[in-house]
Amino acid sequence: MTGRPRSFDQDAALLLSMERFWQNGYERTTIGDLTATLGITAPSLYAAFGDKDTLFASAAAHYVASVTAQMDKTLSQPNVRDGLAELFRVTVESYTDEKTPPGCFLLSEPRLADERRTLTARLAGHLRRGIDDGFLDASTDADALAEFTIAVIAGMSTRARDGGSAAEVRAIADVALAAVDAHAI
Amino acid sequence: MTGRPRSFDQDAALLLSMERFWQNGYERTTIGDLTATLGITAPSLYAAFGDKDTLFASAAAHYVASVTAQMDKTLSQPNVRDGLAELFRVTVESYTDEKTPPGCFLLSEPRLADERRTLTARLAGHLRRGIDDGFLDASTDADALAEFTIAVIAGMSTRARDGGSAAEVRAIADVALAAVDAHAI
DNA sequence: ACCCTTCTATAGTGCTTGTTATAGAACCGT
DNA sequence: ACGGTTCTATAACAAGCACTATAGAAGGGT
Repeated sequence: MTGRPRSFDQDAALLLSMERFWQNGYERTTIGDLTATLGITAPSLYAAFGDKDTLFASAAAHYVASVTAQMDKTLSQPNVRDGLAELFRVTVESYTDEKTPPGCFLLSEPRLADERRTLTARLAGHLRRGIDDGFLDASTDADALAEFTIAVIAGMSTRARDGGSAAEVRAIADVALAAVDAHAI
Repeated sequence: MTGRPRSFDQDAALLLSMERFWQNGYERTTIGDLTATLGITAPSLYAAFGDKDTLFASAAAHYVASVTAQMDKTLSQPNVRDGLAELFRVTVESYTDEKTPPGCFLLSEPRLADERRTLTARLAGHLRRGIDDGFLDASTDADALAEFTIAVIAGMSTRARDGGSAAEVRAIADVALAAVDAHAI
């Protein structure tokens, strides 16, 4: 009833697939590319993950969940302004971390527009809380500031993917954080 | 010596090709896609433009030249701060113009990293002039502000490509412009 | 009217793509 | 040890890709 055991670690394979999609995007990542990096054959991949679209969706969902949890954790400190500063800090670090592909999978992959929208709404929620708690000016437009923040971070991702250094990406974040501070109390 | 005349307008064909690459990116734009939208056959396309990479380069060069000229024109007014305000204004308009594909070809196509770098350096030059002319604070880091501006505009492009409305894209620009104003005199 | 040149249309090239049929291998429960 | 189940490997599939050889059509120069 149990059958022959899988010859590879499915979770590790999902992580490796995610990195390939992250690095090269959906179109340029081929099944042959994936089977080569996973060290398995096509039928094994299809049996474990379904077709290319399904595997991409699984990999993207994993990335999105991770990045969402990271944002929630970073912004859950009392002072949202300090949270934003830390968000920019960890973003710079992760986008230029040599152990992972540069930039952000979620913000660079055209197919993930819906997930970007969801993340922006979630960030707006954090900012609204910051306004309610008195850490941001009451006149602050939480939605606009969230859109701005995601836009800047998307631009930071582009710069990192273009080969920008950590210092260059950080320079962007610093200007953006100064803009955020205009709304801080 | 002159031979059979070309049956189509080469300049118009280049513009149409540019729109396809702009809309769908390099990989998703196929030769069949191009011949269909141009209403010509593959040999005609190859005779006129060379292979896919060469055609893409020509289309991209045309876009880059146009956007660079637009930026130069917008920023050549005396007060660079006013120029930046207008740059953001025309950017919002063009990114959400229904007559063209959404967002920016130059800032959304992964292959155009070098051209992005060139544009950023050119913007930094304008900002340096603005500092020298006394319209921006002398302590302003022109390179950092240029990187920031391009990053924000890249984020605006992403939002426009994701289906964002003109109002949403403008909201991003407004926050960014407030950040720029922190350096204005 | 003819030749020369350059374009166009048909058709097909070889390659890569995502996906799968088939057969054999490896494990569990009995 | 054996049957049942689930995996793996080989091999191949059809479709799509970028690209082109060949032959004919359309113009200009003389």
